[in-house]
Amino acid sequence: MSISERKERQRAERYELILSTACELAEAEGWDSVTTRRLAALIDYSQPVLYSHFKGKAEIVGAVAIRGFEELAERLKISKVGAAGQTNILRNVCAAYLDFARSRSVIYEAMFVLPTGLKFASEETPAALQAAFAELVAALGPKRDMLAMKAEVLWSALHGLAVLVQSERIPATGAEARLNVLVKAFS
Amino acid sequence: MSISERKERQRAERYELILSTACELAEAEGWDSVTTRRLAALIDYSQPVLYSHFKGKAEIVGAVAIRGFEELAERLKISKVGAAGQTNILRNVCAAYLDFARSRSVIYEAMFVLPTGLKFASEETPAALQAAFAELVAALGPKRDMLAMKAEVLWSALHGLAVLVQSERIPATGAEARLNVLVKAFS
DNA sequence: AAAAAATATCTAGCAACGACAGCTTTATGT
DNA sequence: ACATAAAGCTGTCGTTGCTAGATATTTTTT
Repeated sequence: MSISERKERQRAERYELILSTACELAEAEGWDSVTTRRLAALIDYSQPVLYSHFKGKAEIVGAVAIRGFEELAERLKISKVGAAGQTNILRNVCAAYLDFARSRSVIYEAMFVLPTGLKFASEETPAALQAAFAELVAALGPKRDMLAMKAEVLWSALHGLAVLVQSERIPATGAEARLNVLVKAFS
Repeated sequence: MSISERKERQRAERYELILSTACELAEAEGWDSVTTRRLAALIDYSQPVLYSHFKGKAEIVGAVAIRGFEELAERLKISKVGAAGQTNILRNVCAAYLDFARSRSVIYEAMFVLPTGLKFASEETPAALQAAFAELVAALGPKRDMLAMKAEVLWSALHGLAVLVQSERIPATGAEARLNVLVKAFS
C-alpha cells in the first residue's frame, strides 16, 4: 500500500498548493482575480484538475475560510494570556479579533463575506468555527444570563467594525477610540 | 426649448426605468442575476444604452443604493415619533434599522455590501447617506462625549447583526433578545 | 429645401469567466 | 507483454462586463 499512500500524499500536497496559491493570489489582487484559470496556470496544472479537488470555486473559498477559523481561534486564545482582570481579557480579545480582520483581511473576507456554503450554528459547523465563537463567549466572563445572545451581539459589532472600516465606510482613524466604546458597552 | 425638454424628461424616465427594473430583478433573483444584458432586454433597449446613463454596473448598483439611503433615513426618522423617553427612541431606531435591512435586504446589500464606488464620511458623501447617519447619532441622545464614535460602533453592531443574520451565520430566532442586549449596551 | 453636423441607438465582437465532456496519455496489476 | 484503470489535458459551451464601429435619426446651417 506504499504506492497508493504516496499518491494520496501527493494529492494532499497539491490540495495544499491550490489553497496557498489561491490565498496568495487573493492577497495580491483580491478574490475577484482568483479565477479557476489563473489558479490552474499558477500551479502548472490544467483548469479541470481543480474540479477533482473541489466542487467549484465557492468550495475553494470555503476551504481557505476554514483555515482562517483555525487561525482566528488560536489568536483569540493567545490574546488572553497575561491579561489582568475580566475587562482586560475582553479588551484583548476584541483587539485581537479586529487585528485579525485587518491583517488577514483577505482570509477574513472568505470567512465572513463571500459565499462559501459553510454551515454556521448547526450540527455540521466546523470545529474551528465553534472554537472561535467559544473564545468570544468566554471573553464575556462569568455573567450567565443571555450569554450566547450577548456573544452574538458582540460578534456582530466586531464584524460590523471590521467590514465597514475595510470597505472605507467608516474611517480608519479612531480605531482605538471605537474599541474603548465597544469594550465599555459590553463590560 | 420644449422639444429638448421633452427629450430630457424621457431620458430621466428611462433612467428611472433602469433603476426600478434593476431593483425588481435583484429582488426576484439576486444581484448576481442583474446583468447588463438581462437588464437591457427587460427595458427593451440594447445593452450599450445602459452605458449612456451609467459608467458601469457598479454605478447602477450605487444609484439604487442612494435611493436606499433616502428610504432608510426616512424610516429612522418616522420610527422616533411617539417614543417616550430616550431609551425608547434608541430602541425604535435600532428596530427600524434592522427591519429595513430585513425587509429591503436586496437594497441593503447594494448600500453596504456590494462595491458601489460611493464615498462615505467625506465631502462628496451623498446627502441621504449623511441624513441616515445623523438619525443614528440623534438616537444616542444628548450625552456629548465621543458621540460620533459611539454612533459608529452602534451602526457597526446593527450592520453586523443585519448581515450575519441575513447570511445565516447567526440564527434568525432570538432577534428580539439581541435587540434588548444591544439597546441596553448603548443606553 | 438641401446639405452638413451632431446625437442617439444598435449590431457585432472582445477577452475572460465557471464549468464540463470526452479523448489521450500514463501508470498499474497480472 | 498486455489489458485496464486512473489521471490530466484539449476543446467547447454558455455567460459575463464592456466597447468600437456602423447606422439611423434629429438638429442646425446654408
